[in-house]
Amino acid sequence: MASKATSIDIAYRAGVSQSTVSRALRNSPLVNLETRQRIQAIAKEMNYKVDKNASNLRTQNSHTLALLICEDPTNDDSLINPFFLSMLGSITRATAQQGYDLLVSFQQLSSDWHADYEDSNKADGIILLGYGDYMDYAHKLEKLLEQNTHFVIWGAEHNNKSVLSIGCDNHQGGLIATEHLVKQGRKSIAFLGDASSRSPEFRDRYLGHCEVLKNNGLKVDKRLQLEAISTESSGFDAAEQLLDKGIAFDAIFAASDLIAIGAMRALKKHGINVPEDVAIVGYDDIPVATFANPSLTTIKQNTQLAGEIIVDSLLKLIRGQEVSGMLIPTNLIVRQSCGNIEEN
Amino acid sequence: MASKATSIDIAYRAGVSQSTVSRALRNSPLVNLETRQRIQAIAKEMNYKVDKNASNLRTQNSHTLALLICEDPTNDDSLINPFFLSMLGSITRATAQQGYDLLVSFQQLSSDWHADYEDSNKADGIILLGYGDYMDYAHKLEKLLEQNTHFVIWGAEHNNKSVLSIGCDNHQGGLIATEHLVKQGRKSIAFLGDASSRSPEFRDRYLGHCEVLKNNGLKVDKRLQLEAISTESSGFDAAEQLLDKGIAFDAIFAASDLIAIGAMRALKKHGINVPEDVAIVGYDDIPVATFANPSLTTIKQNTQLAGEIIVDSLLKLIRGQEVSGMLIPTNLIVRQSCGNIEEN
DNA sequence: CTGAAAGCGCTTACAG
DNA sequence: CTGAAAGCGCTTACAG
Repeated sequence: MASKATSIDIAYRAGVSQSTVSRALRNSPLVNLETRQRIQAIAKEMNYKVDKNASNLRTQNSHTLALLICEDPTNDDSLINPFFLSMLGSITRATAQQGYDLLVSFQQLSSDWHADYEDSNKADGIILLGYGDYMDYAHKLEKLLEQNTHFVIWGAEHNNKSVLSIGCDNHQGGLIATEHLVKQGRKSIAFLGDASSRSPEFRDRYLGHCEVLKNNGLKVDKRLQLEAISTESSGFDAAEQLLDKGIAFDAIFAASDLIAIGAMRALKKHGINVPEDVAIVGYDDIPVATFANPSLTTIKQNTQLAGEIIVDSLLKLIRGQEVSGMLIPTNLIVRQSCGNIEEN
Repeated sequence: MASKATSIDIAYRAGVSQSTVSRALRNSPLVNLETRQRIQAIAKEMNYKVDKNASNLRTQNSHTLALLICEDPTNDDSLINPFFLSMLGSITRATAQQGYDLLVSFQQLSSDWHADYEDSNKADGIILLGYGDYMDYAHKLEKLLEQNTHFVIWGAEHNNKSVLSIGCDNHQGGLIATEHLVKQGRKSIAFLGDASSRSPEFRDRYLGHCEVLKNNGLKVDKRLQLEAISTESSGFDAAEQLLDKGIAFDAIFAASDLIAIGAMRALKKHGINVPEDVAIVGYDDIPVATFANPSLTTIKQNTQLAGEIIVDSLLKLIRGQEVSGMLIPTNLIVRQSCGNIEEN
């Protein structure tokens, strides 16, 4: 191939200086309109594109954001959390809308990402999409802060208030889930999911759940809270354990859809009907929720909005504007597993 | 923040020239081992990272690949094809493994991507993950070829043999799906999916399907082939139409899992049992397939391998090495909807 | 409104 | 084994 055209080639063709070409292509009003348009036409004709490396080097920013998805290394490769994938989609879109490029990477806890993206000028800022409570890499976050790297984390609020965190309002999610169950007349509502501080997102959902119980004069029975991580099999096991206890219950609020799907399998195995005998509400609105049988009532996190807010906040941070953490409200999606019996 | 360290700062600290620093950091054997290690230690201590923009500008390559996911604009934003997401995961991993960065972008058919990524030196090559037959943007591909852009497309083989395409072997997938159904003793096997040249992937699956029928002395009944696009509702509709025809059938091969899930819903509505009355095989092995009830027997595309081959091929292309298109074999995943009745 | 010139931070021939 | 120097292709003060 003929070597790529540069601004000098355009300048030569247009009979102007290279500086004028540069100005014209950035649509600077300093350049005579007619000249500007002529130059732009020539550039287009020659398939000329500004060299990003040169322009970034000169301006010292990259117009690129990095999205680092921190994987749980124990996870199967193919089992990326579907919620994350949905976030990936919305972040990609939001980034593009702002005229930025997006670098995507999966990272292991062990690797050295904390000092790579912004320092090498690959990206102007970093979005961290991680699991759990970030405890395990708290010191990496500290290091990022120390180096004045621009970053935002998705999820629960971080201990260190300087860390900008954006997340969905898990407390409110738990609230509306259990409120819905209570409105359906359910009195003994089990909670499946880790309620410890190891899983702050799940715990907030649990706290919202408990709040509604108390407000409605229902007692919070610790025996109705079963540990579960966000997998189908863990949900199955938790429901089995719950049934083993022999305590009566008429509803389950599962901390994630996968847990709910597993629980439904256990209930079905025991001949318990959903929602007649036990109503279920899940969390996340993953695609499986729609196609489950019965379809799953769930709490939907607004990933579209979340992506926009994350990107927006990060860009503000980069520009040195004022930003603060934010909680994004969630919505109840009513399906057959609780509260929408008539539909098939 | 103190402005970022440069190689000159390191040179100053190490008492050597900037050139030596540059060589040492690239681990050049030209530099005395001891000096090299000392410089590397200092760089690490100062959190120094080579500026990518500068080094890319100098070397004229970006060590970055671009992944462009071409969206069907009619699709709901949130409904990115789960198969694509899985590919995204494997491509991300494979790219990182090769020491490259990955730029990800969703693109509309209408936009101007064809002349953007490589021309601006953002990426050394492009991976196109698209829908259907690429007919609609054939001219864009031509343009890419014309400009000697390095790119590889995922999916069906392209008319223009210069286009490097990597895809799963849809013909073989159709083959093993229908072979499995035939082995289960099924005789009247319907096919749900577009069999026209508009959907070359679906058509190849259909052709494999037909081949097996013929080889087993079963006749190919055109009335048992129903149009469907890859959505649950389209699968539902197709199955309804099939039932309306009143033709007996004892199995369905659905061109995608979503179609299969929709078809199962229709069958259930009509009181038809899966797999007893009608066995079903889907295609893709999306997560829903595992959790469907009955769980769905399906054809799995090896996305892990596919991602690696795509990245590998593209890098070869960039390096000017010999490459050719490739078909990746698929696997049958047997579940309850056909051939695995005992398990629950 | 336009041009000549400096400089972003590297890599790599060239010279020693 | 090391250093001085050129140059990758831009952007932008500076001067006119």
